[in-house]
Amino acid sequence: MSAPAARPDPPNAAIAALFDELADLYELDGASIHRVLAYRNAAKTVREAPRSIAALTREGRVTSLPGIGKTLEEKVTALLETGSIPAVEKLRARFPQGLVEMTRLPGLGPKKARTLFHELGVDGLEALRLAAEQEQLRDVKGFGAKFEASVLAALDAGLGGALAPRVLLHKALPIAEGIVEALRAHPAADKVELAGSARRRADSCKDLDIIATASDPAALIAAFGELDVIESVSGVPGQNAAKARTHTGMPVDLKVVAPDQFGNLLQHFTGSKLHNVSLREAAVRKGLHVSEYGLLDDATGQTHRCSTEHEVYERLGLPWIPPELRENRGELALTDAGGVPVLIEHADLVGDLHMHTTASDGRNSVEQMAEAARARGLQYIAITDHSATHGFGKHVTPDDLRRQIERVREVDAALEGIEVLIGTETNILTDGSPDYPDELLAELDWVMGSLHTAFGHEPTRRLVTACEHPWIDCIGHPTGRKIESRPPYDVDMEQVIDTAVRTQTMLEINSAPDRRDLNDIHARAARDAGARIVVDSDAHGTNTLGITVWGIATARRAWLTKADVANTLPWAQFAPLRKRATAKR
DNA sequence: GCCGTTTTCGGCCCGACTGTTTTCAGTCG
Repeated sequence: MSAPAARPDPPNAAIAALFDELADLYELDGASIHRVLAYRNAAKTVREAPRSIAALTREGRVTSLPGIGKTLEEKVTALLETGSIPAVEKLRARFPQGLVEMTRLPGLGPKKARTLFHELGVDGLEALRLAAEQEQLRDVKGFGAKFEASVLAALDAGLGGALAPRVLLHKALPIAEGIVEALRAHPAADKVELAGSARRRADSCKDLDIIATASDPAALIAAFGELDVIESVSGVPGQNAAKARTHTGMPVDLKVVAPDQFGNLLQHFTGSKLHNVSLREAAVRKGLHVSEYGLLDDATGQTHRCSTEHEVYERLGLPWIPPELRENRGELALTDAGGVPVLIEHADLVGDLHMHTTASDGRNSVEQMAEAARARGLQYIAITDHSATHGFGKHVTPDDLRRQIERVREVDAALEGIEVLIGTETNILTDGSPDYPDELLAELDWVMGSLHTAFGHEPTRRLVTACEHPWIDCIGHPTGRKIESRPPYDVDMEQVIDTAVRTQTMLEINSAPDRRDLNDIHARAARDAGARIVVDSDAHGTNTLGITVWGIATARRAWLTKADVANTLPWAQFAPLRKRATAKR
C-alpha cells in the first residue's frame, strides 16, 4: 500500500461548513432536532475556534471543545485522512442541493421541503415554482392554496438561495441610537433601550430591537411611525408593538412593555440566542423557567417579573453580564460581580499607532492629523503611510520615507501636547520580508507590517516571518477579513499568535468598521496567550480618527480590560514595550 | 449527537404565529 498523499489541512471554516451542511441534510432526513442542533452547535464552535481544528484532532484533543464528541471527532478524522466525510457523501446523494435552497424561503422548512420532494419530486426552486403555478402543492396533505401563494410571492420577491443582507454596526448603530434618542424625548416615554445585536456591538446587524415603557404606549408607537428615518410601519395586533422599516431597508421592532417586565424583555431581546438558550438550560437545573415574560419558579408556581435586567440575572444567581459578552462563550460561568471583567472603554485609549496622510492614500497632512488627534485628547500618534509596493495609491519610496521622517520630526517639534511619531505600514512581501531596507526601518519609531497583496500566497508563513523580523513592531489587520464581503486569509492564527508572543510583536485590532481585525475571538485568544494588543484607527483622514470606537467594541467583545491593550499606556510606558526598544542591537 | 451537583441514559429553552386543521405540526425568532 502506498503512503497517502500529503493533503493540506482543511481550514476551520471548511469543516464548519461541512457540519452545517450535515445539519441541513440530517434535518431533511428527518433526524431528531437535537441531533441536528448538535451539528449546528458544533459548526459554530469550529467556526469560532481560535485553534486549528485539524491540528487539535491529530493531537486527540478536539473533544475538549464544547459540543464536539466522539462521533464528530471521527468525522473530522475521516476528513483529514480521506478528504471527505462518508455521511456527507451519502446524504448528498439522497437529497439534491436545491432542497436546502428551498428551506431558505420563509415558511418553508426542512419538513415541508422533504414532503414536497417525496410526494411531488420537487427538487429545487425552479420545480417548486412550476408546481405552485400549476396548483399541484395544494394536493399534498398539509398544504393549501395560501401556501402556494406565499411560495410564489417569496420567489417573485427574489428570496431563496440568498441570505438576507446584514448591516455593518457602524451603519446600524447610529440609526438605532437616533431612534432611541427621539423616543426618549417623547413625553409619553419612560424607559427606552436598544436591545439585540446592536446592543451587543456585534460585527453586523440583521435588524434593530428597541424596548420601551411608556405612560401612553399608543402615543409612543404613533410617534415612532412618524420618525423621519422610518419608511413604513405596521402595528402588531393585540400588542403594544410595531414593526417598521427604515428608508435604508433595515427592519426595526419597537416593543412597549409593562414597567414590571422591562427587565425580562430587555434581557430576552438582547440575546444572543445561544446565550439565552444556555441561560434557560442553566435556569431549568435550578427549577426556574426563563421567558421574555418573567421567571417561573417550579417550587412556588409563581412567575416573577423583573423591572430591571440586573434583577433577571440576580434571580438566576448570576452577576449582570455586559451585553458584549452575551455570546455563550463562558460568561455564564461567572459566579459573582467580582469575576466580571471591567471592560476597556474608548476613553482609555491615549495613543493611535496606525494612520495615513497625503504621503500615501490619506486625505490630510501630518499637521492636520496631529492637530485633530490632539483635539481628541490623544497623547501620541504614529504616522504610518503605506510603503513602496502597496500596489495602489502613491508609492512611498525609501527616499520619500526619509523626507517624511524629517517632516514628522518637524511637526512633532512644533506641536505641543502630543507626541508625533514616524512609522510606516510596510507591505509584507511574498517571502515574508518588509519592503523597505532594514536600515531605514531602524530609523523609525514604529513599524506596522501588513499583508496587502497575494493573500492566497502562504499568509501564515509570511506573518510568522514578519513577526520574526527585528524591526516590525506590530502586525496590522492580521486576518484581512472584510465583514460581510471578504473572508479572512487562510491564516493559522494560533501560529501567528504564538510567534507574536515569543517575538514580542504586537497584534492590532484594526478599527475600520468593515475590518475589526483581529476579531473578538482572535483578540481574546491573543490576550489569553500573552500577546500585546493595540487598538488603532487606520484613519485615512482627520474625520475617521474616532472610528476606534469600533475597535474598542471588538476589544470589549473579546473580554479585554484596559490593562490588556498597550496603547492605553502613556508613551513613556508604551515606548519600552516596542520590540525595537528591547531587541539586541 | 452531546452531556453529567439528575453522570453512561434520558433528557436536551421558550413562546408566538401560520395555515391547515378539528387539536396540531411546522416554522420562526
